[in-house]
Amino acid sequence: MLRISDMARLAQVSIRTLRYYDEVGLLKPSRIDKWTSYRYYSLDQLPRLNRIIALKDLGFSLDQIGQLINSDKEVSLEQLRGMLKLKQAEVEQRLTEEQERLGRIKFRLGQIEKEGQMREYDVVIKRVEAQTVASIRGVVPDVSQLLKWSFEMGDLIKESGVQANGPWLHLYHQSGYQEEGLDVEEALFIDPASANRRKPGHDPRLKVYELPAVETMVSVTHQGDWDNLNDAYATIDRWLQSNGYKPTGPCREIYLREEGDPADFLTEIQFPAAKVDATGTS
Amino acid sequence: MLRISDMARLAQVSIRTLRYYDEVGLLKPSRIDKWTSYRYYSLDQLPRLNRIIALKDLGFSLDQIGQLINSDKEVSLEQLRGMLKLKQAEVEQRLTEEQERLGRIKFRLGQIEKEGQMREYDVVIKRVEAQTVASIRGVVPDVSQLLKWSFEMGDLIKESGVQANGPWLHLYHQSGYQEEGLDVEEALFIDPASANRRKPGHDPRLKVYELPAVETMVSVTHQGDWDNLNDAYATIDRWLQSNGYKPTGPCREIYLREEGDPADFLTEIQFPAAKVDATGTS
DNA sequence: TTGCTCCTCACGTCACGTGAGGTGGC
DNA sequence: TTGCTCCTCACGTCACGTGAGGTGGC
Repeated sequence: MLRISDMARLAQVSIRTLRYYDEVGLLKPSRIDKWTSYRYYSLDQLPRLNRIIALKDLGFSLDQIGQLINSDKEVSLEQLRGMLKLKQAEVEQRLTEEQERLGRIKFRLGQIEKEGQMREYDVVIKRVEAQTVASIRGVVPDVSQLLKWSFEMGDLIKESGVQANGPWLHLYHQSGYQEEGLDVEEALFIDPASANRRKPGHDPRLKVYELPAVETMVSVTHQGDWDNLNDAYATIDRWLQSNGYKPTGPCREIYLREEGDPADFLTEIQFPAAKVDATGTS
Repeated sequence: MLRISDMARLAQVSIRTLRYYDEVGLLKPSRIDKWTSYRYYSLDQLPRLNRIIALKDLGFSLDQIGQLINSDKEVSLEQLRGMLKLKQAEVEQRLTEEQERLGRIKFRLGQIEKEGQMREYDVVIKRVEAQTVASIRGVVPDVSQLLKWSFEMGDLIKESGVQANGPWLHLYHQSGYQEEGLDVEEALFIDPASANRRKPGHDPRLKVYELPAVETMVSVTHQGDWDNLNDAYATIDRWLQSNGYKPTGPCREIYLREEGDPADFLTEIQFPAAKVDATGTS
């Protein structure tokens, strides 16, 4: 009969751990003194404790371990095989996640090195729901005319009778920066129910449709006027590049606030994106 | 003014999360209605929330994030740099850990494939404290004489007057299996205080010294008689091999129980070991 | 007036670590 | 008799998820 401290020393676990395993039923002492409540273990229990430790080392929860070591021999072997396979997939998953995290940390460090020359943007990845928009798409010959075109199309949309549900946004349909021949879409988030309340005779270029949901949206929010909005684009481009993503759809430029003091403007830039080399397929 | 649900939708976090950030002081709503306790956020708080999310993505705790975004601009940038460096090291550490875990999972799966031909041993890694032993080291010409030699040396040790403190053990001083010329040490864990109580005239080969502590001890416990103890050695050898470890000292064979029914014998085999390619130096 | 949104507790999570306060064993 | 070992509560951990039960807003 071993006292709890002896058992703990043999297996190199804490006494508290042994008490806890007793409590959850993983390893009951072979005898508990009726009067003193002292726990006494048998040497024969050491292999079981070692098994528990080994399985915990592989990443199983105590609950799973309990299932594995309490079921009978035959079942448990096949079961163990299945759970090991699962664990393997899980660990591989975590490995790629940590890899990506590491990449993002390094990017951020790089951002600091060139500190001062550019405001620090926070790149955020998120899922975005599908949303209904009313929009007019066209080609703007020169970037200098974008603002004017934008206001005109905006007016047409407002006058069509749809009900705004969120801010205005632009969709840019070419990848990369261009000064001429911009394929751009002026759009407004609207209440889907208001689509059929459009007035007759509205501009034929006006479309109402659902912007698809995006699983992986890379987003940056820019504060202030639009003069150096391209800093934000530069950041997001470098981010995509160095973290191994590529854009998978038109970029969205959302005007969260575009009234009042330009210093308080808030513009969110969203890139639908996906991992370039999807090594982790299946 | 945004209601909590709007803020949550914009940043793609849960409402509960916003309430929690309020509670811990990370992001207080810019206004709380006196009567209804409704939380109202300003658009200007969105960048702060995005920063929180971005930093959380890098693996920081909310507590750390609080320190980063509440200190003033200058300090926080240098501080962020330091914490990013730390995080980087931490993530790299976790990466190698997960890699090792993956290796152990694969080993275990391999073990199951060859199921039946060998009992499943549980390989456990642990730290072992320094311990005082009394021992006699010698060369046994042939493995068939090991048992006899062992008893003789054991008797000499017992008669020397030292006080046993744990089980008997063997230390094998050559690496790899040998049938002839075994360099072996018969030893007994003893109470250090009893060392100077040794009787005068004890065998001059008898040494009392401290077995060093071992940081990384790879251990397997064998149940039953000693006839197929070499299965355990085979397992531990393969384990060291396929997980990239090499032995760094004499192997210890500890006789936890060697009396009564041989089927109940318990023998622990311990190999001091280290990673072969210590890529993670420093 | 009826849903809808929002509110405040409060418990649960996972595997123990860490006291507090007390009693048997040698 | 004095340390030493062991005992049983019970709180804390981290970042929320998930009800329960209730009230204001449109």
